[in-house]
Amino acid sequence: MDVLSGKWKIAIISSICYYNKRRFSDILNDVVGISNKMLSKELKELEINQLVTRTVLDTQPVTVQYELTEHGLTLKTIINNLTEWGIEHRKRIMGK
Amino acid sequence: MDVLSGKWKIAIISSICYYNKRRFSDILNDVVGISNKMLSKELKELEINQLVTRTVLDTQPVTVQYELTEHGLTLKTIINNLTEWGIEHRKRIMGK
DNA sequence: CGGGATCCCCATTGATACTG
DNA sequence: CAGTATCAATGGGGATCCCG
Repeated sequence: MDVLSGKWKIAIISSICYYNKRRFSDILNDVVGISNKMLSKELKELEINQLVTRTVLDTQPVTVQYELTEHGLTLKTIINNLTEWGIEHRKRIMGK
Repeated sequence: MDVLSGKWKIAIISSICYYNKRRFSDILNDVVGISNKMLSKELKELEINQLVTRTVLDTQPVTVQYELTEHGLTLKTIINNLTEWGIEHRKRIMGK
């Protein structure tokens, strides 16, 4: 669970996963409420855990692209399962 | 993820799951490092989320038994998946 | 644009003691 | 035994400013 710790990791992974490749500021928009500091920090951790790769594009101004590694992609199934379970759980708990 | 939040939920569920039924103080021993306050709090949350049931046994002194609900058992698969992934991940990250 | 550095708050947790 | 009550510490995360 350590790997997924922090409030945003799953949302960040989901964002990158959905778009395949994603720029820093795009993720910043996808993940509502996150600050750039947090995004930076969480991405760094994901990179250390070899779940995402960071690519600096030589544009003006600088652009940085993130994408999931193969290893990161293996998390997709797990996250999907968690998501499904969460949806079912919500139905059960919230009533309707 | 909210349902699994807190440092101990997964360990607690695992403990109850492994023994099927489990008393408060037994869980306290299983989950190394947890305090009774935390255990009490986490169990309460799990109960609210209908993942465990609490049964007070009429013994002297009082004994309280916890067990997973059917709904709680559906988490077992997920947790197992997470565990497997974690093991694989550790191999990959730590080297050997 | 992408992120590092700082400051600060408050929620989570730990330690300890107490109760039915 | 199975909690509850109280206090104190810690660190995750928000806000803001700065830099290449």
